[in-house]
Amino acid sequence: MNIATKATKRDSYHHGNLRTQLIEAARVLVEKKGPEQFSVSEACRVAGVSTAAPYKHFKNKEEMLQEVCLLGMQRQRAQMIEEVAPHAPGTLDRIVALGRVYVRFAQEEPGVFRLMFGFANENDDCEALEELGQGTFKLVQQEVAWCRGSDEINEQDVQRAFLLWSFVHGLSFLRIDGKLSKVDLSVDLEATLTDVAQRVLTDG
Amino acid sequence: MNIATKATKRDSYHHGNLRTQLIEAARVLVEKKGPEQFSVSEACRVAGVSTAAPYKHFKNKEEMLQEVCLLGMQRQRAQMIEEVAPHAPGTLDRIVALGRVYVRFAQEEPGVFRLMFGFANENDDCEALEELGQGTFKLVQQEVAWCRGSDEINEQDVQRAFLLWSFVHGLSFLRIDGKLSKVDLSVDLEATLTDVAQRVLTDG
DNA sequence: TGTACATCAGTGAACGCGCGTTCACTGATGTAC
DNA sequence: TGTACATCAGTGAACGCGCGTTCACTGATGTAC
Repeated sequence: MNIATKATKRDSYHHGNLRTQLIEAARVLVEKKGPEQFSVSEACRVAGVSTAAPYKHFKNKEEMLQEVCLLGMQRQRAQMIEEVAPHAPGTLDRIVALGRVYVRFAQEEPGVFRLMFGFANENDDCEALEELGQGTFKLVQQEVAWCRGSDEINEQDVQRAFLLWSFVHGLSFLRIDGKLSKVDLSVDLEATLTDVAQRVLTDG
Repeated sequence: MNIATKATKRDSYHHGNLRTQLIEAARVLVEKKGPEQFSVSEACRVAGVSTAAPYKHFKNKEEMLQEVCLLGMQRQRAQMIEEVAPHAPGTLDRIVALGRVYVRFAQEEPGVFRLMFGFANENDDCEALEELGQGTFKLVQQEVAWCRGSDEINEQDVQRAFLLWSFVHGLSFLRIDGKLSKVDLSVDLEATLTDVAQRVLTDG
């Protein structure tokens, strides 16, 4: 976070970067209490500002959450690109890396992760969100295509990418909902991701 | 639903089966608005009863939701057992059937499905919920063991059952969150389930 | 450099709302005799 | 069969709460001259 935070003391009547700071406060609260428990009022308290202040920067509560969502998707995307880079193109390692980022992101930011999937569907209006989501999925498809030695994505690649996505998505939710500990299952994440990638990329 | 419902007209001061009826009202509301938007007051309105009435039958809001959750898990379980039955033991068909029920249940009762996974983790107190969940997972493990020709469940079976679970779980959530339509992906559920079951049950 | 003025970010108070839960109550029901 | 009484399910009003949003305002900032 390279965001200048000075929530407590303010040196002037004007704030400077309240918008940014409110988004950050919202992010923290979404993380702490869950997306559904987030309230504008509480974000204001955190940012040290009156409850009317946000409406100078956002249309409403929904728009605040939208920003949190957007930033989350960008972070996820950036992590994926970063973590894939060191591996040679066309290797399984890259696919494993994508899965690792997905699951890790969910683990580290469960609130935002939930927001990204539970929230965006009611807000079909926001094109940016949709494009980002599609773009990330395309990333996986491309890796799958490379894995089978082609630049072109064919239908089977899409199907395989989708299997991978479903799997890491389910794994992520089971983890953050604490289902795995209840079922007394300790998962070696790296081994599991590799196992799944192999199974899915193998020809039937 | 073989529950006697007479929410609108009541023939006497006493109600008879208000408890059951409140649970049903809660279920409907959880389905309609989502688990987080459910309110006791609204359930009362649906059941045609004062807002104080539920407290003669439930400790609090949480306990009402717990019942909805419990019944949901029982329904899911019953469907699984029913749908698996026609298939010969030890066949892939039985595993596919389990997956089909899982995904279909999520599709048909997304509200309750969400409740079952988002809710139960904060309510560790309820043993019944936990046992039901574990029991259902055991069901999958058993099928996997049979598929490889044994009655005993070994560690690899657990791992495989877990892969299957993660997959259908992810698939279910992606579906009910509307991610698949956005990504322009039409999935032949039956074929996909079969494909995955084969991949997962094959030796690496 | 100094002054007048437009801009606009943040204030503080207020609004109406629905919520979960509690309270003393009331009226129906079932049982004991 | 009839009456007295305990039980208890449901009532209606009230509570305190936090919420999202609006309003007229105020004070700081930047610009024109």
